[in-house]
Amino acid sequence: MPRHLTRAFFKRSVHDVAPDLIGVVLLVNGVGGRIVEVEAYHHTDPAAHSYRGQTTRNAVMFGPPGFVYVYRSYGIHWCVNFVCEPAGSASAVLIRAIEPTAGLPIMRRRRATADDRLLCSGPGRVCEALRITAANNGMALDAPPFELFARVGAVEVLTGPRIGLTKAVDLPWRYGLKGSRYLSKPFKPEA
DNA sequence: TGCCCGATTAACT
DNA sequence: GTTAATCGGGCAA
Repeated sequence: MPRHLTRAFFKRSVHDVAPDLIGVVLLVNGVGGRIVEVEAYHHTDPAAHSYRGQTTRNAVMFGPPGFVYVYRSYGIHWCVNFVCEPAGSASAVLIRAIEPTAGLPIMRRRRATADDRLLCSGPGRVCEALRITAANNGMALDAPPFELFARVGAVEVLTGPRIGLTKAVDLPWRYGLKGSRYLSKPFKPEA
């Protein structure tokens, strides 16, 4: 039986947690699936929201690990992060894509598409399909409506540069499940 | 107060 | 490949 992850899972470096999240199942009110793509952000990273210090928006990033940081992207979409490391390190993992496995009819309705590859393949799509909004900002990951299940078996994790950035574009802090059909974009083949 | 711009997406050509 | 949609944060004045 898969076991629940607790917030202690996140009490490590964001660079250790991020690849370990690939294959973990995320459910919100029972709806979701396997995480297949994430990106790491750290307070020393110019592309991170926490880079220039604590503000109202990013306050959750400066709190304890194992909590949810949600922000508005381009004034339109929501994006969800899991806070890592000891409190105050202001690092987090952005959830970029999920392989839908639970509550597919609900997600198809929320996303207004019947194409399962388009349900959760992108950070804004994940939040729309799982109905994650600002209302979830600051919530604990090991309490309802959130549920995390440890991955079962081994996974092959790919790395590459992050998507959509204008700063620190070359840092290889994007992680994905090898061979997944549900990535937001393909990873560059290994050289 | 005003201005610029973004960890995106979908609908164009 | 290109671009509009849409708005709060961050910074200059």
